[in-house]
Parts: sequence; structure tokens; C-alpha cells
Amino acid sequence: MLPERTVERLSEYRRTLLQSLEEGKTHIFSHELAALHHNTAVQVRRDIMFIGYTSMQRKGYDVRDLIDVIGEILDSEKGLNVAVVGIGNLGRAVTTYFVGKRSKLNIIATFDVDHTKIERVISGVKCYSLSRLKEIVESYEISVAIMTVPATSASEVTSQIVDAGIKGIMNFTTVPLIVPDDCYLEEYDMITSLEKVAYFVKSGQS
Amino acid sequence: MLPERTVERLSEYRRTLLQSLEEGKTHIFSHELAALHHNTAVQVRRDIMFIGYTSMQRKGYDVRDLIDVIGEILDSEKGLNVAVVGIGNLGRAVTTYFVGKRSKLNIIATFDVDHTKIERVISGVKCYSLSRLKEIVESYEISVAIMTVPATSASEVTSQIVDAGIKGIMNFTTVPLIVPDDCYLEEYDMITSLEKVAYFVKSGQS
DNA sequence: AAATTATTGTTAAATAGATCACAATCATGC
DNA sequence: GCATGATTGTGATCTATTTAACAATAATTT
Repeated sequence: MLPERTVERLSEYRRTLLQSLEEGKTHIFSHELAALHHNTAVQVRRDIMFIGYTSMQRKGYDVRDLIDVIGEILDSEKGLNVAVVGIGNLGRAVTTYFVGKRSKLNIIATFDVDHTKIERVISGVKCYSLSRLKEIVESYEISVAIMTVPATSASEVTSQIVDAGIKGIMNFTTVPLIVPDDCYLEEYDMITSLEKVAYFVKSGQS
Repeated sequence: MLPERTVERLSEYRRTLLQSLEEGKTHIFSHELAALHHNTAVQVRRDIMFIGYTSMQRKGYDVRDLIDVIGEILDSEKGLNVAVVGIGNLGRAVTTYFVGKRSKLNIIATFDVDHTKIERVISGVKCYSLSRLKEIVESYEISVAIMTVPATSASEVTSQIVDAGIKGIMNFTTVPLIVPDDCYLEEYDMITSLEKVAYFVKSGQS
């Protein structure tokens, strides 16, 4: 199990590397990769050490190989199936956003309680009634949920999600969710993040 | 200057506290606040210690007072003015989201290059041409920018933003931005977060 | 081919962050 | 009023993460 921050950075490195590859770069030095992030060369080397990849010494890392190795770490064999729960403004935007990106993360279904949305295709993905959550999650083997429901129903919907067998949640709502230990939770709270920016701006940050 | 994680948690506590206040709760124990987050009572007390607030011993924290003290730490006197840069699907959803919330963070303006959007009111906020960035930022004293432009123009727009005098950026794009030291940057990358969830689900997390 | 240089991989040290342990406090019951 | 019990505030400890330091390596120069 890798350190959480390392996992985040690997994801970021990969995107930079894909970009570099497109630009025809075949090798990259740790300090180059570091400069493209807010990062030091040592940190990059340490992260890459964690995943057990070793470079062509003195030539830098082979871009294509490194992308592959990061892929082996981050991606699941057949990709991971994801549902978006709550398809209001934010849910729609997020769905569109993810559907646009090529990735091993497949947005398979969306859920809502609004009858005008159910059974329609929204942002390219079919919307189902929340009451069919368990059924759909099981039949499509969905393991991750993106929570974009209103704050008022967040807790209740979370129980249903957990009950349906979801093993990871990315929570866009402002309500801190309570989930069992075997369900990974990523709080992804815009207000907190913006307030954090505000605080460090106010305090003349570091 | 408070620890970054403490700042995040204070923002979260405050929202929980406001909720508790609405429910008529006047006092709250550290373990109660902890249970509402993914957190321990000690951590809560430590965080509150950082901001120098002391409770009614044995009665818990005074909810209203604590909200005020957190406000003094997190909020700026007159609130902070914010611009959303790039008003596509995501930018619109984010704008609507923030405008909806009462807060000391005022979304004052949005920017885009699309002439069909410029000078119109979108999600309740006026959209200006990106070319007027500096002018508007200065006249409205905007200090924080939310970046929701396409990845392809992220770097270029960032230079303009920094040049216009913005002191904090919340970056929704997948491109890691390079900013000077006196500009606080919060990378808020959905793909990274979702890939992180996927990794920990795959690895049967902690 | 020896010396120089740039770069990596990794051990050790430093820093940041979370938790433990417990004295101090004070409401409550006796 | 004294003992009890619940809760806080905080020094000490522990864990996670980052950074420093440097030997090992191999391309490049001389």
C-alpha cells in the first residue's frame, strides 16, 4: 500500500508524462518532472522508487515505460466502474467531465430521484431511479460512487450506497459522510478548499 | 499560520456547528464533533487549541462562540472576492454552487473568451472578456480565482491571472500550474482524486 | 582510458501531523 | 462539602512525509 500523497502524485505524473510522450519526448529526468509539478526532484525519485521502477541511469526515465508502470499500480485490470449519484447541475458537469476523459474509470450509470431524469440519457450516461441502486450496482459491478446529491439527503443516500456494495466514494457534498472501514472515502469539498485558499491568501501564505 | 489540515478541518467543523446551531444545540463536546467527522476527540481539541478558544470546562464548547472564533480565523473582515475563470459546463456548475451558499466568499465576476457569453449574466454573475481581467480584478479587488478553463489554455491564462494580481487559485484543471511564491495554489484535480479512490478500492484500502 | 559531470537510488535526518497519557477542572450525586 | 466522573488542555510520543546528503553509476570530455 503506497502513501496517499504518493498515489496522488503518481496520477499527476502520469498525465504530465502522457503529455510529454505526445510531444515526442522519450526520456525525462526527475528534475524535469519535478519542475512541471510543485515538487522537488528528490520527491519524484522517492515516489518512483516506491513503485519499484528503475531508470536508464544517467538518461532519465523512459517515458513510455514509466507510464505503463504507473498504470499497473493505479489502474485495475479491466478498469473500474463508477456511478454518479445525484444528477443536478454539479452531477451533470462532473459526469460530462469524466466521460470526456479517456481513462480506466468508466462512468457506467447515474442515479437520481427526479422522474423527469430517470430512464433518460444525461451527459451520455443513462440515469436510473435511486431505488434500483443495488440492482444496477450489482449487475454492472460498479465499485465507486461519486456523490453529488443535495446535502439534505447525503447521509441517507450514503447508507444505500454502502448497502449496495460500493467500495469507494468521492464525496462532493458538504456533509461529512460516515462509512464503514472497508469503504474508502474521499472528501472532496469545494467549500473547504476555497476557504483554505482564502485563509492562506489572508494570512499571506507560505 | 495554522497547519493546513487544521484549516481544512476548521472549515468542516464550522459547517457542522452551524447545522447544530440550527437544531438548537448550544453546546457540543469534542467527541461529538469528532463523531460527526472522521476524526478523534483529541484531534478536535488540538485543532481548537490552535485557534486559542477555550470551552466552558465540562460543558463542552459553546457552539455560537466557536463558530465566531473560527470565523475570525478563516474569514476576512469584509469577505473575499472571487472570480471564476472559464465558464463552460464545469465553471457554470461551480459558480452556481458557490453563489448558492451564504458565505464570506463572494463570486464577483466570471471570465471567458467566448463572445456569446461575454457581457451576459451566467449563473447569476456577470461574465467579462478575459482581456479585461486585470481591469476588473483591480476595480473589484478580486483576490482569488477559480480556474475552470480547458487544459489547453490553463498555463497561459494562469500567467494572466497572476499578472492581474490574484493571490490565490483553486485549480480545477488537470494541468499543474506554476505560480510565484506569493500566490497560494490549491490543486483541485478531480481525476487525481478519483484515481486515488480507485487505487485504494483496488488495494482493499486501510 | 582517466577525469569530469549529471543523475539516480537510498540511508539518514528533519519536519509536519496525529495520538497517547494524564493532570486539571468542574458539574453532579451523595 | 466531599467524592465521583466526564471532559478539557497539553507535554510527550509516535507516525507519516519530506528533505538532505551522498555513494554509485554511466554518459561525456579530455
